[in-house]
Amino acid sequence: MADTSRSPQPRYGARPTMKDVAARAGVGLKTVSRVVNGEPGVTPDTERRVREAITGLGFRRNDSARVLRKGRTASVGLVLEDLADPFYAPLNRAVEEVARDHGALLINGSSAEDPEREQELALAFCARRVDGLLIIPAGRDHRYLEPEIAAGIATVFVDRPAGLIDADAVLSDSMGGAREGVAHLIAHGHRRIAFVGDQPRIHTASERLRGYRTAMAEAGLPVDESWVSLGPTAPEHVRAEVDRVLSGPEPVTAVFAGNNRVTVTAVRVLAERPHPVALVGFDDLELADLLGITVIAQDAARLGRTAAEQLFRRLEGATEAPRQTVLPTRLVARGSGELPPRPGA
Amino acid sequence: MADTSRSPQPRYGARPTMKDVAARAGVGLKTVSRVVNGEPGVTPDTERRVREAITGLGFRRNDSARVLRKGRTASVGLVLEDLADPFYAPLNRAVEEVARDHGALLINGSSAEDPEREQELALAFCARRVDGLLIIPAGRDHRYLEPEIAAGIATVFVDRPAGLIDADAVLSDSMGGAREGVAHLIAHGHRRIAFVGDQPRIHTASERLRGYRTAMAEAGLPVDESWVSLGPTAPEHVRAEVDRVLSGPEPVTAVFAGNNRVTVTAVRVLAERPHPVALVGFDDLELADLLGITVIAQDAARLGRTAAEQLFRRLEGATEAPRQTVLPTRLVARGSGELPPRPGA
DNA sequence: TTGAAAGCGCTAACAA
DNA sequence: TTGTTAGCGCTTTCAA
Repeated sequence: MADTSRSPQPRYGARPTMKDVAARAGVGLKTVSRVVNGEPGVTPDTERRVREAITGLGFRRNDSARVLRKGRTASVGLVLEDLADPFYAPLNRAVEEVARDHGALLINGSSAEDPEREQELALAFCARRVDGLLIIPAGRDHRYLEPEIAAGIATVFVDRPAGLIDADAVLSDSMGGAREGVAHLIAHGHRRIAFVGDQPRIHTASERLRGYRTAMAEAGLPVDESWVSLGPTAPEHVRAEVDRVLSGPEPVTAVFAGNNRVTVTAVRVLAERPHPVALVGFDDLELADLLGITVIAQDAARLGRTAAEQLFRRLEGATEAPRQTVLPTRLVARGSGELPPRPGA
Repeated sequence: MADTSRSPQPRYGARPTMKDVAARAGVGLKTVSRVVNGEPGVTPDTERRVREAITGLGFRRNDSARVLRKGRTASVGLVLEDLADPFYAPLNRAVEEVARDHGALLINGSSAEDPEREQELALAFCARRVDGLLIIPAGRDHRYLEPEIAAGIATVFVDRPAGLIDADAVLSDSMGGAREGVAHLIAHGHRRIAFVGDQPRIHTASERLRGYRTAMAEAGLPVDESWVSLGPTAPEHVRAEVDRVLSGPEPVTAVFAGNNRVTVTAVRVLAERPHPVALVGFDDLELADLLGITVIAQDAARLGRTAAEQLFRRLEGATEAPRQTVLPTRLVARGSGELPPRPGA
């Protein structure tokens, strides 16, 4: 059996440390640290010996230890609703890009619209001592974050504002966007318009409903409460609700869909109908241009980018009062929202 | 000024530690640790005092320190191509779910199909001492991971196999899926079929091309190399290539699109054409049913789930030789792939 | 230019 | 049942 005691080799499961590197290179621990971190004050010859030891041992700095000592983790946490949702995925990516530009890693997780899970994730990120936190909130009470924020974890809310605490937030203009979309339908002759949206405890859902009511009121149109549907966005539920508002003696002639999932199902249901029904959806969809779906588009990537930039501004020391940023939406007319009411309807 | 020295208060930026909690509760450090970690051997009364101190100080365990001591981080890293890609987003979510089931957090990042960035991310995750690594590789040489794997970081490749090292991999049947899709077009009368795919250094792209060639050969059909286009999937490029294969004296009558991004652009281009052109795309798309797009569907979520489960099996000690798992694809006929060649073409 | 010693906040091992 | 001590791997401080 070969004697390997003079120059330690990497063993399975046991990682070499700076101490091992120092021993192998015949230098002090601090010298290794200097080389690894590119600090000055090391002669080229010493540096070479250290680098050889690093390569020979397969050393990689343990950032856990570094974090413990330095206090900063160079990582940010993002809690969103669903990593797989086509609306949030670009937002996620935009946050990642900004984090990368600042040398930070991104930890993320899906709340699945469950306030408990949101809290669980956010606090787990805090326990990992992320430098900052971006949250698309599911819950309406964020006082659980007060100790974390007080302890210095920068926090920015995205897409929906914080509940019961004062914090930075970056939002889309849900109310204004919905109002514009509904006004667009009214301008094309509709008087009976349905609103099918997400659960009312979700801020964006209630804001969009408010936009709907505002547009109707501004046009002097009454709202029959049977036209309004707020609930889960599972396809079966949306399908039943769209069918419902299109039935009865006085069916609606147009539908305003409160988010991307509702729009997707609404398009499917309307495609099966014998007569065309006008539709405007909140959030854009891939291929919506080919299907001629009129939408109120939000820029999800910009939402994420803006929020992440605000986060890093805080991390760099910005101390103004919490601010709310509202980004505009954009009406994209593609046909479905310009259909007139069916004659006689 | 009030004297707060007797019971320390949380100060901005300075988090209380277990030591602070112990002092405030009048117990030893280890007792606090026991309470925080739910270990037995603490009287209810002591526990109550400790909990009060925890709440009073806003204490939260520092997992960085815990990680350093325990050696395990309860986190896994995922390197994928693009967090925002509709194909990878569900995969990401599926990995997250499995990680959650195992009490682990997920760190992720996008390589943007750049081998250097892939390596940078993977090694950054290793430096954070993730327990395991899931990689959708951009590069073709993964020897840089050898020291990490030797040091015990479990690694599973997803969607594409590892290059130059022996490692677990979970893949879709790219070759078989493409072969089935092209055979489907041939069965509907096509003899001149284009293949428009991603860059050939990407494993799935070359495998799909192999499937195309296999299907053509099996039908005894020649392949004109001008029908084959492998390159960037940026819309402008795909648009030009699709236009190209549809031009000239003997244009193709059908297009096989090598991935979701190519399909999206191909659908747009073909919609502008005066005559219908058959299309089968690799990867399913949202709303593809309404547009009648025939596809070879992969189950991205299953790909992610399977890979993550394999990863945790390794983390729990499974030591068999690296294994490659291939998941089947599924042809979904919706109309575009069943169009016959234009008469006379 | 280099290195020794202390300590970040926690858990493991052991003692009382 | 409870507490004390050592030490995880690194950076900071200070001395040589």
